[in-house]
Amino acid sequence: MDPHLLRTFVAVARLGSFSGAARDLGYTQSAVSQHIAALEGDLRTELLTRRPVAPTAAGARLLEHAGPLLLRLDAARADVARLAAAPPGRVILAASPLAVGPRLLAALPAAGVTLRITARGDVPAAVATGACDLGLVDGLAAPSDPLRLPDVAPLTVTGVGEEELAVLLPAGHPLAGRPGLRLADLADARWLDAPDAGIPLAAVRAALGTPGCAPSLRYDGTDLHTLCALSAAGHGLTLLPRRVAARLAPEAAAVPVAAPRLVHRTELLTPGAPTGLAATLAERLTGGG
Amino acid sequence: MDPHLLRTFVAVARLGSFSGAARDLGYTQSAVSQHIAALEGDLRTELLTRRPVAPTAAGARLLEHAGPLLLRLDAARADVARLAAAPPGRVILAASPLAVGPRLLAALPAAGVTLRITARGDVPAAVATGACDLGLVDGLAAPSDPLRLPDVAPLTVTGVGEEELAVLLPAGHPLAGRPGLRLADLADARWLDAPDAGIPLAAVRAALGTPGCAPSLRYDGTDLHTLCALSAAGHGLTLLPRRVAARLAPEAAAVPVAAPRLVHRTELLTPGAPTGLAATLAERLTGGG
DNA sequence: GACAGTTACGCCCAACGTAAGCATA
DNA sequence: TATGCTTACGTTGGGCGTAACTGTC
Repeated sequence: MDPHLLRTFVAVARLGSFSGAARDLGYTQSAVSQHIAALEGDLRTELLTRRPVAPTAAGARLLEHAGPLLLRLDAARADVARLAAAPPGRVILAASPLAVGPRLLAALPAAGVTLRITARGDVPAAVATGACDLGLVDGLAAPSDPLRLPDVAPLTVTGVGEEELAVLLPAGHPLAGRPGLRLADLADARWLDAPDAGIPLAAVRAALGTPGCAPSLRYDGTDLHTLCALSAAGHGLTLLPRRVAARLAPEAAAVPVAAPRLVHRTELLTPGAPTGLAATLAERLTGGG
Repeated sequence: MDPHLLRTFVAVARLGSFSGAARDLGYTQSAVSQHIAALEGDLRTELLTRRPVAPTAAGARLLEHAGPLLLRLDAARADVARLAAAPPGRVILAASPLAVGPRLLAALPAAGVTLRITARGDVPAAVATGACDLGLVDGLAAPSDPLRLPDVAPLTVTGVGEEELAVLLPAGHPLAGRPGLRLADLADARWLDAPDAGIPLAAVRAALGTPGCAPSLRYDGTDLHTLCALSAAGHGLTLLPRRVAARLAPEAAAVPVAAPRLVHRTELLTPGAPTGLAATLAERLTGGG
């Protein structure tokens, strides 16, 4: 279970081709073949079908492990490298779209910060592997409860804000303008699913306790305006933090919803003890207001 | 960052000795020295001080990563092995002490099951690495909220029960027998900390929102009777699920407490799709009652 | 027959053990 | 001086590439 073999395996599985993976990794096709053979021999199990090249049941299982494993490996290397390196003069901040709020905008003017909007699921990995120096993620949680994040590395998480929710309704929606709207009333509505830009539908469903098999339009980008446009065009409802909704959509469309013990929370992710510029930015984000 | 090197590194750090680690791992002292040198060369950082042998800052950081990393590696190997192997005729069930309740005792009589009481923190690892076939863990959570477990592997978690809480008071405690006791009222009390047997004090503190720096007696075993005895002897309060408290302690000592949206929850951990005997046991645990 | 994965073979590097070196208590 | 980590060196096994082979479309 050499990580090299694992890396080759995921490349082959992803590309569906030995020779493709070889090109990708800078090996010969033969080496890739030997890697897979070594893995299969080690585990005494067929991992891939050939012709067509596709993971077997065991291979699929291994793939589920391989991703987090290789991620953690990169994270470990990045983490000690970060300790050894001098504090960078420039800080890269990864933030999921909905984590960008007034608090961040106020804290930003520190020179040498570059803000990188990132799909919500990629933020922890980006911070862990050292691609970014700080991360801001958002999500749904009970008030003062921490978010449920994948633990790719021992990151320090700090809550930096919680906010009530609002729902975006298309113009002329029967519920538009009705006060006292409750999230539970919308359980059966048709929702947009924008896991990268907005709040993942799965999280909403989990919070509501509804199974959530209703097929809905999915948007994989990270652009909030597109998300609002899709919502306004009637492709489905969208849940947003209240201030973001108010900023992005006309007043009639953004309707506050009451949700039972449910808030939009944003958290700061810092790798170990941040240093230099990253530390001051982290302080400004957690400290004031 | 070969896993072998990592394994050697944690052994050296744990034993505080190169030669000790060598004995432990079946290498020569020289090989261990070369392993550490290779790791340090690869990461371009000193990981250990020699004489005395102790991790540096960077080494300590790497150690935090190494544990979960090696665990996941074992989990991956065990997971595919489990897929390939025939369903075992014998099932080992790992359970944290407080996860053993009437529901489990009723489901158990299936022949060929061995029950292994395990420190709560070790249950997920035991299931992931294949040391056990099923796991039962308990913990504190909001009603119908899943437990926060370390994700060592893609395990299937299923809630199998939730229960109210009770607190164990020493005989003659001023609060004994007082009805309508609330957990928040006990925030400043002296608590026992038995993270392996009982409910970790850190979890109680987190739920109460109190910082929790109060030094308290800690019990590292997994025996509930010892825990109760310690509590009865006045070494500190103990939080337990209500039925367990009623079973273990005299009526006067086990006082129900009202906790705001807080229950004792137990969950079943199954690796992927359980097969054979494990599957039927899992069904009996999740299904009835 | 062409494409794609496997097998054979040879080279080279890397990992281990033996043994000598060296620093600290 | 003894203990314990490091370094030197020789051997061996494993990993990679080249090239020949084989199975499938």
